[in-house]
Amino acid sequence: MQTSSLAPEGKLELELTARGIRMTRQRRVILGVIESAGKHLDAAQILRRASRIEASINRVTVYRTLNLLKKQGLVDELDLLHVRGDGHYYEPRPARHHLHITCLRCGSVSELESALFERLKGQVQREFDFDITIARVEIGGVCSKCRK
Amino acid sequence: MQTSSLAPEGKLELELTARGIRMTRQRRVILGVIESAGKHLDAAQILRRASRIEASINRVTVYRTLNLLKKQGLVDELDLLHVRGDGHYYEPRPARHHLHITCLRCGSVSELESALFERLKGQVQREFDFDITIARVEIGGVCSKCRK
DNA sequence: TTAAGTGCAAATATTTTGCTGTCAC
DNA sequence: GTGACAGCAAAATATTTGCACTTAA
Repeated sequence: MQTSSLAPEGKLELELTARGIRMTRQRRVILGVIESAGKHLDAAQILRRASRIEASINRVTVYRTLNLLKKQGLVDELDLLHVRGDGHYYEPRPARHHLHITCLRCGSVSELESALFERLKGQVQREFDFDITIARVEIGGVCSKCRK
Repeated sequence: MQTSSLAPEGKLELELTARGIRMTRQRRVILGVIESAGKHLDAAQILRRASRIEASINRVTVYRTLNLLKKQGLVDELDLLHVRGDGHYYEPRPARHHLHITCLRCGSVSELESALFERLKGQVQREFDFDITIARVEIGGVCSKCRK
């Protein structure tokens, strides 16, 4: 079977629809941009990419959609140690929390899932009797390429 | 020996002076506020407290001092998952990296030093051949008090 | 003395809100 | 048909910059 080339429904769209949330042309475009981005985008970048597909899309709609997705727990908001500016970066919420490792020289971002981190979260839950919903790990430094 | 009640030199002031950085009346006040705060303050809170001591202190000077301290690696900038607004919070850089655990209901912040986290950083250094300079862990959820 | 720092006003960057008209269901 | 959503303009929030005056060393 082949995937349709027009508006293939992504996970985000399916999730929102399943939760009875209305799907609009604009939302579909924004969701598609977030899901198909190979990297973390900020609001301005999401707007720029969405605009190419649907010229009329407004900045405000991007922010409102991001807020909706955050509230639904479908995307996570990152700062990436503010390598570029004071804005936020977004990614679809992954199955497992992972670390973000940002090179402060070249801005490249690596990700890491780690059993140690799972144990660390367990420690927090136990020691503070704390119910974790978000976990953000942002590590900054210099990558091997930039050290050469 | 008793500590002088006027302008006791804190660690930050000593560090800056040792590095040949000029010490002004305003800086001394701001450094004092940051060091003696029992909790993480944002720029506006630092300004408010500093103003009480030295009424003429300007918002801009607070930002400029924070930038100086960041550049010198003497304070760390946190987001605390943006429990209140989109600003940043500051703390003197501690000897060891620690975790920040923020209750998304009541906004209380706990801290944790953990051997597991030290191991996790080691893993990152090794697996990515990465030279870590900053490590920020921000965990959000609901504390035990708020769950009751 | 003089380079660095400060205050003030204004600019910039990021995100939100009010309102009116439109569209998904 | 109607309540949720979009666009536009304007406001709110957070931070930085240009410039003239002041001060630490």
